[in-house]
Amino acid sequence: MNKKTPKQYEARAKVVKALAHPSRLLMLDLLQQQEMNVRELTIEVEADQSTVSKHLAILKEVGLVEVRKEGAMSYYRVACGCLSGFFSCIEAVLQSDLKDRQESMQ
Amino acid sequence: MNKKTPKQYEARAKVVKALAHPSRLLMLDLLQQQEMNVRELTIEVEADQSTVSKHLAILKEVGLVEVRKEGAMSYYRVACGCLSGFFSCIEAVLQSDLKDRQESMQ
DNA sequence: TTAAAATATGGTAAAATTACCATATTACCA
DNA sequence: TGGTAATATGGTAATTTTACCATATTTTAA
Repeated sequence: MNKKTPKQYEARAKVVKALAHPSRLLMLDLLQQQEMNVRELTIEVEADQSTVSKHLAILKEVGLVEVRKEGAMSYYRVACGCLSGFFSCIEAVLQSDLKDRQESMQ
Repeated sequence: MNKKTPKQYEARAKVVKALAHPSRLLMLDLLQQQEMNVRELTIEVEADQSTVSKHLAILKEVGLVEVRKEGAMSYYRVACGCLSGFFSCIEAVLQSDLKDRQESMQ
């Protein structure tokens, strides 16, 4: 087991931070199914266009999504194949924690 | 593909937020190998004991770690088996993003 | 060339996160 | 009982994050 440096944990944390917002999780969920442009995502997220654009910049900055320009439009897509496993883990934590809470109420 | 509610994304985000800090990532890394008490973790993290205690409370709140009391000491351990897959994904994002940046410099 | 559509970005106020200090609480031991 | 060790928690200042408005930039169409 190799010892990691603080820098490495900071790099990891930066990626995790990019994932740590409800709207960005929703966008990634949508983008996993198909690429979408900013206008389409803005409708789904129900926030200001500038807000969605900034969320996308955060995801792009850490390499979670990629862009393809088509005319005036920007089509975004997920850039890594491991996200579904990622979400499964989060979901598992939520489920087991729910179970724990139910058991502790008996 | 089931449509998810805003509440569900908020619940997910809460778990991801708990993961989104360098010190907490380090602690989870350590706790994956063996359970540790607060004093031991405090030494590793190199922060105030109260700071570490609060980090642990955040991880516990969302069900990522569990505690076992032994006298005056609290031994913490990881509460889900999927974390290594989680970290592999983060690591993959970091690696591919690094590669992208290198390629774009050519 | 103007106008409109699509996206990105600067600015800013509000909210959330973070770290440390001080201190409370609990357990153990002399 | 008094003292110490281990942990948790309240308070607070500093930092970070967030959302929206206003506006800049780019592209397409009239």
